[in-house]
Order: sequence, then C-alpha cells, then structure tokens
Amino acid sequence: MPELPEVEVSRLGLLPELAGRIITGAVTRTPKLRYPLPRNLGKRLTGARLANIRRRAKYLLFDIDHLSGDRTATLILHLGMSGSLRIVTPDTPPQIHDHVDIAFGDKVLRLRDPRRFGALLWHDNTTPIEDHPLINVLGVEPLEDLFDGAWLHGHLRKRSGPIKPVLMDSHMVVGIGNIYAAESLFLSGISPLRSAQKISAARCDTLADAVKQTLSAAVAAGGSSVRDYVHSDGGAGCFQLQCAVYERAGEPCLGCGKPVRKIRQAGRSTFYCPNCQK
DNA sequence: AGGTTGACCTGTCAGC
DNA sequence: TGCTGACAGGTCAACC
Repeated sequence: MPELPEVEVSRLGLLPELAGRIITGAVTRTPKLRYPLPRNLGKRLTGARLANIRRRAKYLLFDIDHLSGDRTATLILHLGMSGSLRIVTPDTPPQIHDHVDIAFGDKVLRLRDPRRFGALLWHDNTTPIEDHPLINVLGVEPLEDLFDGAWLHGHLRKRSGPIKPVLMDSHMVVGIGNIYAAESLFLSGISPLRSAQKISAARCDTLADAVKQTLSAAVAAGGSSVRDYVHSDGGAGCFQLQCAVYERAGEPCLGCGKPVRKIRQAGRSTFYCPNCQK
C-alpha cells in the first residue's frame, strides 16, 4: 500500500486542485471497505466546502465546512493496501473497484481500491479528531523533530523482537511500511533481524536519520509505484527505481555486490544484505 | 505486555 | 488452457 510518502504525495497533488472548492455531489458504490462507508454521503456533502486536506500517519483528513447549520466535519481516508485517488472529469465512467466519487463541479475525486482494505469514515467535529479511536493510538510522525535517535533509543529499550517489525509498528512511529523499513535499515547498515533493544544509541541516531532521509527522498521522487499506486493525475512515482534492497532478491547489493537476501518476518517479506547490514 | 499469526479482499503470476 | 497456491505497499483482533 501507500506508505507515508505515497499518502503525502497524494495530498500534495490534491491540495491545489481541490482545497477551498464547493462539493457538488458524492457517490458511493459499495457498502463497505474495511469499515462501512458513511451513508448518504452525497446528501451530507453537497453544498459543503473542502477547506483543507491534512495527513496524520497514513490517513488523509479532509476538513469539511459550510455544512448545514454551519457545522464542520472531517472525512478520514485510508488507502489500505491498494487504494489510490485520482482526479477525473465528470464524464469519466467509473471502472470496477472505483468505490467513491466526490464531485467538485468540473472535477471529480475518485477512490479506487481493488482489495478494499481502505477506509472512509465520517467524523463530526463534536470531538477533536485527535481523539478518534483510529487516530489517538498513533505514534510519532517520523519527519517531525520529536523523532530522533534519542527518542528512538528510549522506545526500543522495551522491545526485544527484531527491529524491522518494530519499525513498522504504527503505535510507536507511523508511516513506515514494508518498503521504507527495508530501505531505512539498509541505509543505516542495521540487520532487520537485530533485536531492537540491542541497537546502540549511536546507531539509533543513524537509523532515525536514515528513516527521515529515505522518506523525504521518496516524497521528492513522487513515492513508489510498485503495483497499483498512482498519483492523482494517474502518473507513477519513481522511488522504486532507487530502492537498494526492496524487491531485489538475488540481485547484487549496491554496496558490496553480494546477493540481496529475502526472508520472512512477522508474515511479511524482508529484503536485506547480510554482508552490509549487521 | 510484547510478539506472532490469521483475517480481511482481489488480482497476478509461477508452476503443474 | 486452466487450476492452485503464494504473494502483494496495512492494520486489527486473536492468540501464546
């Protein structure tokens, strides 16, 4: 799925097209994705305004105002494993797996999600969005200053398991999925098998920097388009072309030339170089 | 309590 | 050609 960079690239692509615009209609074509979709979405949204699009972890938060009675609401969107957002013209016929449309006059925001692991939830802003049960369990944002080597070292103390699944634990730090966990560990020279609590303070500094560098580079490259992911204009990201280890099993390591190894950890594929990562 | 596994769902590809 | 199984960017609930 989209990890943090893909979600952020989506947000940056949608913002100039849609922010501030009035919603002219909305359609849902399936009763549920991961959770049931908001009912009567068209009725609720028509005439309201999309004020802003924010991101928290891998969630996009669509701030809606000018609702009847001058209320505000937030649409919480998660792209799951295979979701993507596109802007299309109103006469573009929906294809299979195009589950939601939100229309803005001459532009339509369309959600496609073949595997339907995504989510779209309505949050009326009678309570802060930070208190929402899906949001209030989320850990620190990796690109914020709070996330650094000292913070990471403090949090890894209690984790005896291998570092790679820990790095992907959104209750600790958000936004790092399978691709960027592998790439960050390669960049920092740390084995994905190493016990999290046995990583020194100095190497935690290196790892925190590697995470920030990897995610930032991926945003700059427009994200990774490994299978389904595309931008709001239908174009592909190109970070996957810079991947050092992800999906490169058996190919020569870019550091030492020895073959990249693929193993399984916590049910997910892990790619790494046993020679460069200790 | 932390770690692992299965479940959710569809599409694709390798192997027979 | 057609079937079967494995696997795919996430995350939650259920188990040890």
